[in-house]
Amino acid sequence: MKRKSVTSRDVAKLAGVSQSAVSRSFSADAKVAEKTRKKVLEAARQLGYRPNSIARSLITRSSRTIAVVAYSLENPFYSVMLEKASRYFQQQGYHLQLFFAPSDNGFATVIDDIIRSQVEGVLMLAITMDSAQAEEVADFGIPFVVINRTVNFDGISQVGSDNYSGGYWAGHYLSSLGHRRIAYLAGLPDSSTDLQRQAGFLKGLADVGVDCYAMEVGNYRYADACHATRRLFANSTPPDALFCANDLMAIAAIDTLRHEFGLAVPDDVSVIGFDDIPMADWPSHSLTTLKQPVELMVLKATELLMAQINQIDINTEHIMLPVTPMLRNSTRRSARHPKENLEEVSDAHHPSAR
Amino acid sequence: MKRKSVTSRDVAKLAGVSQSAVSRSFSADAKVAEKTRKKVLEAARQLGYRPNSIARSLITRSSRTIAVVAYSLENPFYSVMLEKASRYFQQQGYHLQLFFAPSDNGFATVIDDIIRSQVEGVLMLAITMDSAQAEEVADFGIPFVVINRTVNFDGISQVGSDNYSGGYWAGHYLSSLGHRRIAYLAGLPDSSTDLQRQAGFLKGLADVGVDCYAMEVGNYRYADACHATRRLFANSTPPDALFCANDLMAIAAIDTLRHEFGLAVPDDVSVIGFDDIPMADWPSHSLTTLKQPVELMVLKATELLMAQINQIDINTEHIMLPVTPMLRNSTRRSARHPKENLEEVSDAHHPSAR
DNA sequence: CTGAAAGCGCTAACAC
DNA sequence: GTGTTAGCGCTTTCAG
Repeated sequence: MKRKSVTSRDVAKLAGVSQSAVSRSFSADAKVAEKTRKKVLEAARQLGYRPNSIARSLITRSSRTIAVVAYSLENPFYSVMLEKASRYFQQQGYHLQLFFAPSDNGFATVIDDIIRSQVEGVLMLAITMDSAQAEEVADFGIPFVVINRTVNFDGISQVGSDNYSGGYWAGHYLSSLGHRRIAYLAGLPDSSTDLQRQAGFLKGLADVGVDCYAMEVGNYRYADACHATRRLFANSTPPDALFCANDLMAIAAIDTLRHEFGLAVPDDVSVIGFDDIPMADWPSHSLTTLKQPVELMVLKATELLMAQINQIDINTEHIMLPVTPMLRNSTRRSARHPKENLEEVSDAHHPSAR
Repeated sequence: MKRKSVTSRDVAKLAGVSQSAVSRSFSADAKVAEKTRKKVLEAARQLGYRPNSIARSLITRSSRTIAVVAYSLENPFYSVMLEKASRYFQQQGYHLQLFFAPSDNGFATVIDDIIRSQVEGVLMLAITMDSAQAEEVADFGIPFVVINRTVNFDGISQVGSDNYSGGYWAGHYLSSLGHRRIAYLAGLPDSSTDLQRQAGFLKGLADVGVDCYAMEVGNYRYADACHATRRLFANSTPPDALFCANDLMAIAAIDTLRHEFGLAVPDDVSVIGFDDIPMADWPSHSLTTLKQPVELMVLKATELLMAQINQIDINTEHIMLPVTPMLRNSTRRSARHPKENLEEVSDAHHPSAR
């Protein structure tokens, strides 16, 4: 049965105190006699009273809620991120509202909704937005952090990793292995991550005088990557190496190569991914990849958001974290470099304009 | 810069109307002259006004928020579920609050928080709760649906699938393949799903006079399942078949068997999982498993919740959906049954007491 | 159709 | 310490 909601008034009456005494008893840092609080708590228990946090939010103007926006959880990279961020905020006494953005113009459709719901901050996971949208949000004055997507606007904080250098490393490394027909399996077209990884990759190749042999789009998705792989290898002289813009697609590519083309990885084709999702380390794929520091990314992003919310730091920041090559067994072993350098990839190769 | 929040009063002043006219202009079904509404909307636009949904919730006593509680997203089964449920509710104009339950007594620590936040309904994904907790919630009168976990209390709705029959099928099928050293890799101890799958499995074996050869616990997690597999197979006469309480563990087992023990699946060992997560169908594992109808489960659960919220149906329901064997290549091919029956598994074998 | 007025349940001054 | 008094920003009667 639906129990009528019991208010602080009811508790006050039962406990024989004022309504505000009840309110005080439920706030941690308030001057209440221990005796009063005890009385109140007992009355509250009897009535099954729970403070109404909506009323509380209205008056304190703080909802203690953060919006998290994602466009899909197909990629474990983001579900891991979501879980980590979630636990962090929960621990800080915040609640998380989850928004899924539709794939087409995802941002525009959710932003209005988000603003209405009076969240105190917004965390975007790989949501592409243009500078006009960014400006709108910044202008609204709501703390905002974008993870894993660059937006051309200084007014909002961003944390991502060094996609360009990661791409550069992949191109360079694959060619150093002796490969000459090196292909690229692209992610979401026009996403900043894909643009940067691709640019770095192409430069890494170009710097040693190699051209990109072929390119197809996999939209960062497993199924699309399988199709892209088929297109890439339906050729009398197919690629002998493949850089995929994320791990999920790299795994799709490996599966397709092995089970549809009968090609061996890494013997026939070397494959490199990006992200270092948990599966990349599973022995079935043992994927050489560029590790993004998820833990650190989430930490930085959440800290940035909290700082803005608490007005500690009103400035926006653009944080770029280093990526680390993880050498595993999806790439041919190198004769020339018996022991590979697993240091973080430097950003020495960056074009100044990015 | 933090813009001072603009209220309906401000808009009213600018538009030269009363504050209630503004309120009406923003509610879809209200009698306002089209002309007035136009004036108001224009003023609102100028000021960048967005209705404060907290104030609205306070007065309408409806937060239009649903709490979703999960304990981990490591298993894609649940991230898929979360995403589907999320999109469904979003489409109905509801917001989702996400709660992660700590692994130890997860339920107790979040329930108070949930109740305070005035959500209109709660959806629990595989959270174990005892009957006392269930009663507390039911007594509170908040619409509540538990997915994939049985609780011994009629007062709250549940949707799950036929774990017992699925287990039964696995036991029966493995023995029909000629296996005689059939082991069980258990999920979370004392979770209803594990109890039911295990009971069905044991019965399926017993009915053809076979004993369970060995059993270890994998807690439904990849890493734990790797360890469990090592224990299971560190034996001079290891199992020749394995039923795992979920797909994630089955994949872990296959990886460990192939890459650490040098055993072939299915030639040396047949493996069956449970859930049918997307990865199960990837060619790298091609896992024979019992498909839970995720889509339908989410649909039923969300509908149940909405019905309760809208008072259409105040009764609680316990829905058990059928599971479907998905024959793939992680099990030895059957000589006797060249064409396997892929129908839903019947529940003819159920013990009456469950 | 529109405005005035009365709260929703709570917190935060402010006196006592 | 404790009670009293104002609201938070909105929806919703209720007269006009």
